[in-house]
Amino acid sequence: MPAPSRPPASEDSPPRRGRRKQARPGELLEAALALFAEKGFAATRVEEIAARAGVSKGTLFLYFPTKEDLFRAVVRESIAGRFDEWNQEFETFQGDTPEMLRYCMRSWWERLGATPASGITKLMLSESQNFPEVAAYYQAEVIAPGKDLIRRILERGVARGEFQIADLECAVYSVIAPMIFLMLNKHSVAACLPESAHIEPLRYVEAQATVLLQGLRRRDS
Amino acid sequence: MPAPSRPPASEDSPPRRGRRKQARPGELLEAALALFAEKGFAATRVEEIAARAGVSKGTLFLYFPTKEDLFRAVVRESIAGRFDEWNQEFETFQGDTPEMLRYCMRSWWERLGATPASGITKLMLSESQNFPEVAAYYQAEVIAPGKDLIRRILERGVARGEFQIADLECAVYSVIAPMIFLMLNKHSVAACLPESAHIEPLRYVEAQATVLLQGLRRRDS
Amino acid sequence: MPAPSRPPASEDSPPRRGRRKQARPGELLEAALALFAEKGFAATRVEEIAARAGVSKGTLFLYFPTKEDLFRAVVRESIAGRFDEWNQEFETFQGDTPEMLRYCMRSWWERLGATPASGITKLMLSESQNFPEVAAYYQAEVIAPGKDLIRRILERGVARGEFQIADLECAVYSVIAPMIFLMLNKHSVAACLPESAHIEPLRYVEAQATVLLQGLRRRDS
Amino acid sequence: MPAPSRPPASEDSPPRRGRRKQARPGELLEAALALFAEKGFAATRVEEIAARAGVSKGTLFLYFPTKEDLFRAVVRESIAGRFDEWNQEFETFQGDTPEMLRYCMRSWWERLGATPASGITKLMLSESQNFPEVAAYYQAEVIAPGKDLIRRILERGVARGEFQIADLECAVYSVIAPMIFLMLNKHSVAACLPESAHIEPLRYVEAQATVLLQGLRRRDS
DNA sequence: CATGAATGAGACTTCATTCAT
DNA sequence: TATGAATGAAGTCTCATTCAT
Repeated sequence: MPAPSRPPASEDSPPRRGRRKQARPGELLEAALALFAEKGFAATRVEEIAARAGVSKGTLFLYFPTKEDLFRAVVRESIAGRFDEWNQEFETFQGDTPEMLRYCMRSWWERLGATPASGITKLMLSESQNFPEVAAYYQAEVIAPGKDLIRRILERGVARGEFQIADLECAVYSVIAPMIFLMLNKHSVAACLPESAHIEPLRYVEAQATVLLQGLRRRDS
Repeated sequence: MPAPSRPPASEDSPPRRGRRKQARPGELLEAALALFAEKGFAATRVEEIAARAGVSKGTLFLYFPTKEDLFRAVVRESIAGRFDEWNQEFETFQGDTPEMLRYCMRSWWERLGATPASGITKLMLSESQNFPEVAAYYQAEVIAPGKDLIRRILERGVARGEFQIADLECAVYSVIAPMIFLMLNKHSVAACLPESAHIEPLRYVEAQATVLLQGLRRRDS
Repeated sequence: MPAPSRPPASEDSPPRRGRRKQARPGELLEAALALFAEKGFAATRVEEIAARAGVSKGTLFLYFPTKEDLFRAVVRESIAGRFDEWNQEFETFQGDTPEMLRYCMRSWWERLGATPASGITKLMLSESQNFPEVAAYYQAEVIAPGKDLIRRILERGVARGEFQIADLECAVYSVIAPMIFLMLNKHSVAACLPESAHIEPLRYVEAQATVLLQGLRRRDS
Repeated sequence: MPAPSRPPASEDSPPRRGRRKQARPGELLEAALALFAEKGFAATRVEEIAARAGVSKGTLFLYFPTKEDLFRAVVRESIAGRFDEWNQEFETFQGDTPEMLRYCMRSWWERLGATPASGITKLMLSESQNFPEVAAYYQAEVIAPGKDLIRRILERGVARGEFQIADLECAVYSVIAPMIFLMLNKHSVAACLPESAHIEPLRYVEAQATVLLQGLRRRDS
C-alpha cells in the first residue's frame, strides 16, 4: 500500500474528502503550471485549470483569490528551496571539476529539464514583462543562485588548474545557455514537431558538455 | 505666391494620404511585433497596436482581417527572405573557418539580435503551441535553414582540418544555443532588471565564440 | 378560462436557482421571438433580449453560443411538433367540410395568430433570405405540412360533393393567404397605428371564411 | 471659368459624366430598394448599395445624408403618385364589375407585383415598427388609397346588383390578402426554394379571382 | 463632384470572479 | 467545503459617416 505523498496523518487509500482537500492546492498548481507553460498566462482559462485538476471553477477561487495570485503561487512553489539541496551536493563534491560540471549539466536535465518544473523557465521567459515583481523574485531566487553555483564550479576548476577561463562572467553562460535552450526547445517548437525532429536530451547534454569542457580546459603553455 | 496650405515642402513629415496607405501595413507590423514580443499575443490589445502605429482601432482592420491574421503577417514579414543574403555571404567567404564562425555569431547579433526582429524569436517560443501552423512555417523557413547554414560552416571546418567534432548534429546547437539565449535574455528577464544586471552583448558574443572555438578546435593526435 | 401556462405554483416568487436553470432557455426564446419579430434579427441587440428575459448579457451566451444560434432555436422551438396535434384533430373531424374549414381558420387564429408564435411568420418572411437553411427547415416543417393539411380538407370537401374546385393547388392559398395576411398585419403596420385602424380578428376570420366557402361551394349544374 | 454647372439639354446616348450625375440618385434608390427588400434595413451595408449602383461609398452620402434618409427616400420614391394613374383608370372603367375586379388583380400583379416595387411591400412589413413615421406615411399614401380603390369597386358591384357582400370592410381584404401574399411570397421563402416550389403568378391570380368572384357573386334569393 | 482611407461608437462575445445553494 | 449559474467589464470586430485629396 503506497504511502500518501503529502498528508501526513491518517493513511487510508481511497482519496476521501479530507484527503483530497489537503491535496487540492498542489493539484491546482500542477495543472496551472502545465497550462500556463503551454499556452501562456492570458490564453489559459481558469476553468481549464480547474478541470485539469479535477475540481470546479469555484473551488479554484477558494484557494487562490485571483488568477494572478495563482500565477505567483505557481512560480513560488515550483522554485521553493530547490537550490538548497543542489548547493550542498556541490559543496561536498569529490572528484575533478570537469566531471563535476558534466554531472551538474546531467542533473540539471534530470532534475529540472525532464520534469514539469522546466515549464517555469518558459513561463518566466514569456511572462516576465507582464509580472515584473515575479521576474524580480525569480531573478533573486533562481537566476542569481544558479549563476553563483555555476560560477563556483568554474572557479574551482580554475583554482585547481583544470580550467583556463578568460572571461569568467561570460563563461557561466556557456554552461547555462545550452541547458536553457534544451528546456525551452522542449516547450516550444519541438512540441509542434514530429518526434523525429526532436533533440535527444541525453545525447545533447553529453555533446554540449564535451565541447564545453574542451573549450574551458587549461591549455599548457 | 501663396504657399500650399497643408503639405509643406519638407521631405515627408506630414505624410500624404497616398504615402500612408503604402506605409501603414509596415508600421502596424512593426508595432505589433514589438507588443506581441513584449506581452504575448493574448495579452496585447489591438487598440494598443493601432495606437503605437499612430492609427485608430478600425484602421488596423482595414489591413488585417483579424488579430490572428496580423500575428501571422508579423511572423511572415519579419522573416521574409532573411536567409538568402546571409547564405550567399557565407558561400563565398574567404578565410579560415574559426574566423568565419566568429563572424557568423557577430553578424547574427548585429543583424538580428540587436534589431526588433529578435522579438520574433521570443514570440515563436511563447506562442508556437498556440499557432502550430505558424510554428511549422517558422521551423521550415528559419530554424531548418539556420541549422543548415551552421552545419555547413562546421563541415567546412572539419574538411579543412580546423575543427574536430564528435557529434556534428549537436555541435550545431553549441553555436545556436548561446545566440538564442542572448536574444531571449534581452526580451525577458533582462527587460525588467536594472542596466547593471544586463549582459553586454558584444563581450558576450566574443566570449562565447572564444570558448566554442577552443572546444571545436582540432586536437593534434 | 385559460389556465396560466408558465408560473405553475404562483406562490414562489423568488425563483430558486435550480428552477431558473430549467426555465431560462424558454424565457430567452420567448423574449428573442418577441424582439426579433418586432425589429428584425439584425436590429435586435442581444442585450435587449437578455434584459427582457430578466438576465444579463452573459447569461444568454450560457444557453446559446451565438446570436444566430439563438435565432435558429427560436424558429425551431416555436414550431416543434405544432402540427402533430392539429393534424390528428382533423383526421377525426366529424361534420361537414365547410364547417371543418371554418373551424380550421378559427383555430388557426386562436392557436397561432393570437399567440406570440405568430411572430415566427413575420420573422420568416423578413429573414428567410438571410438564413436560407432556416427557411428550408421552415418550408419543410411548417409550410409543406400546413399546405398538406389544407389540401386534405379541400379534397374531403370535393369528395363529399360539398366543394367544386377548379384549381386545387391554388385554392389552398385561398385559405392560407387571408390567415397569413391577418397575422402579418398584426405585426407590422397595425402595430404603429391607432387601435381604431386595426382589423378585428374574429370578425375578419368569419368574413373571410364566409366569402371563401361561398366561392368554393358546389354549384349545382 | 464659369462653365454651365449642370448638363443642359444636350441629348447624347453614351452615358457621359453629366448624364450619369442626373441618374445617380435613381440608381442608388433602385439598388437600395433591392437590397433593403432582400436583407432588411439593418443588415444591408451602405457600401453594398453604393457598389450595386456603381458608385463609391462616399458618393452615396453626397445624395443622402444618412442611411435612414436613404430608406425614407426609397419608400417615398417607390410610391410617388402610383395611385393617381390607377385611380383614374378605374374611374372610367367600362364593363361589368367582376371583370373590373379581375382586371384590377391582374394589373396589380403586372404593374406592382412583377416589378421591383413589390419589394416595398416586404420592406414596409419588415421595417414598419422600426420607422413608425414611414409606416404612417405608407398607411396614408398607399394602404388607405388602395383600400379605397378596392372598396369603390366592390360598392360598384353591389350597386349594380353583381355582388352580394355581407361585410364590405372585410371583403376588401378578400381582394388584398391574396395579392399581398403573392408579392411577399416572391420576396421571402420562395426566394430560397427551387423553381419548382414557386407559385405561378398568372395562374395564381386567375384562380384567386375565380374563387373570389364566385364568393362575392349575388345569390339569387 | 467623386473617392476611399480613416475614424470611433457600438455590437457580439469571452471569461475572471461572485455567491446562492 | 464545493458547485456552477450568473454577472459585467473588457476585448475583438463592424460599419455608418467624415474628409483630405
